[in-house]
Amino acid sequence: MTGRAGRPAVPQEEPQPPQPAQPQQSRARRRRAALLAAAVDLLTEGGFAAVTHRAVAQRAALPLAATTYYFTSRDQLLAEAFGQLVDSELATTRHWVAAHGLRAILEEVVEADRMRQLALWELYVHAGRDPVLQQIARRWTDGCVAVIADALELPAADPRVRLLYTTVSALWLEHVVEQRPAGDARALLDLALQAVS
Amino acid sequence: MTGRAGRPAVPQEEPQPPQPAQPQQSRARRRRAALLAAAVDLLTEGGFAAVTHRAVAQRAALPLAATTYYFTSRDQLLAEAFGQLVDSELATTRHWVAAHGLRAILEEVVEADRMRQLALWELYVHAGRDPVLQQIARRWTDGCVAVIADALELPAADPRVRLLYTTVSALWLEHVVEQRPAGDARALLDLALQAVS
DNA sequence: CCTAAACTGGTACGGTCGTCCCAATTTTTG
DNA sequence: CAAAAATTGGGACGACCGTACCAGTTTAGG
Repeated sequence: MTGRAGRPAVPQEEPQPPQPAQPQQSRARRRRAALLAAAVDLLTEGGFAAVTHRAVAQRAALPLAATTYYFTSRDQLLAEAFGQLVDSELATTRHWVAAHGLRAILEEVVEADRMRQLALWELYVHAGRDPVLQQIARRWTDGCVAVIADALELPAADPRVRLLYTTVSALWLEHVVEQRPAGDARALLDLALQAVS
Repeated sequence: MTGRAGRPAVPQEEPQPPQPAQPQQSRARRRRAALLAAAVDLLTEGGFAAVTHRAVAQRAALPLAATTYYFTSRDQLLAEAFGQLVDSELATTRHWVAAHGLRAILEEVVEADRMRQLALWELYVHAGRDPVLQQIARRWTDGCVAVIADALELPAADPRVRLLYTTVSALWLEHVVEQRPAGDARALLDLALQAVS
């Protein structure tokens, strides 16, 4: 890994032109969305180290300064990309479970894009050092728990739901990181399901 | 033709000093260990982004070039630091479980240095992108499973051992990252223990 | 239409980074 | 002891980084 960035102090306090999440002009909205999409792409490809202003701008075919115009800082860009990633992943999982049932929840993990999920977990852990990301991380956990609770027709606070979630998430992360043949994952999930009922 | 002075013979060999893991001279061994310890320190304090050649050298009170002399690259330094972190964490956990029993395994997580564990997980996820680190990540997982298997007096391959491990690791990571009041963690562990027996 | 605000994009700055280089020094070896 | 090898340490290089700057251009609103 080469070339880390300097972050010179910014003693400014004057209200610089505020960066609204939704610009007024339509092309500007499109551009902001394109930058965000590019950031998500880069995130899934190379981890959050790959999400630099220059890389994002180039990926979106926009000038470098567009990134600092639409996002006050790299941290904000990263946070929004994380949020988007979490939301889309939650939606995907919810759909999958609705279509194939809870027992197939791990199949989705196995089949889906590994790099994308790696990025997700990378940001999740990074959230332990950043309060803004931490909030999104909690949203993700809560969302996953909700999906399982719905599938089981149990309240989200039920310990059995939580137990199932811990099993699923741990197996998920382990599979994504260690890339071992997931032979016993299904058996483990069944064991947890049995313990739940 | 650029008139370079002739150095006709044997320039093709590689007389570059290989970096042995254990230098011959005693002070050199001490220095290498000091650098590694400094890397582990920095890792626990600021994540692996904080482990730079310069920071490591300064922490160990050694010149910058010492880092490139004893380690062929930053990646190698990082990998060795990760390995050391994993080994010491495994030893600590094993000790704790032997002294307080398996039901108290989560207590250690709650009480131990959060930053240290954050660094551990950070590297664990990073291992998903680096085969060298991936091997160490597997060693960690296997070590944790072994600790639980020993405590339960069951073979490591038993699905119940694996189920318990997934529960523990997921709760562990969630606590470290999200910092929520771990009210139900104990109840969950009991539920898993009950499912196991 | 006109003016202000929103937006664009090329460039520059200050900085940290990993790694290399090489003259000096220390330690081992013959 | 002398020669060879291992080690030291200071500095330099090139690459990127995040972000600021600002003269131009486009758009919105009256």
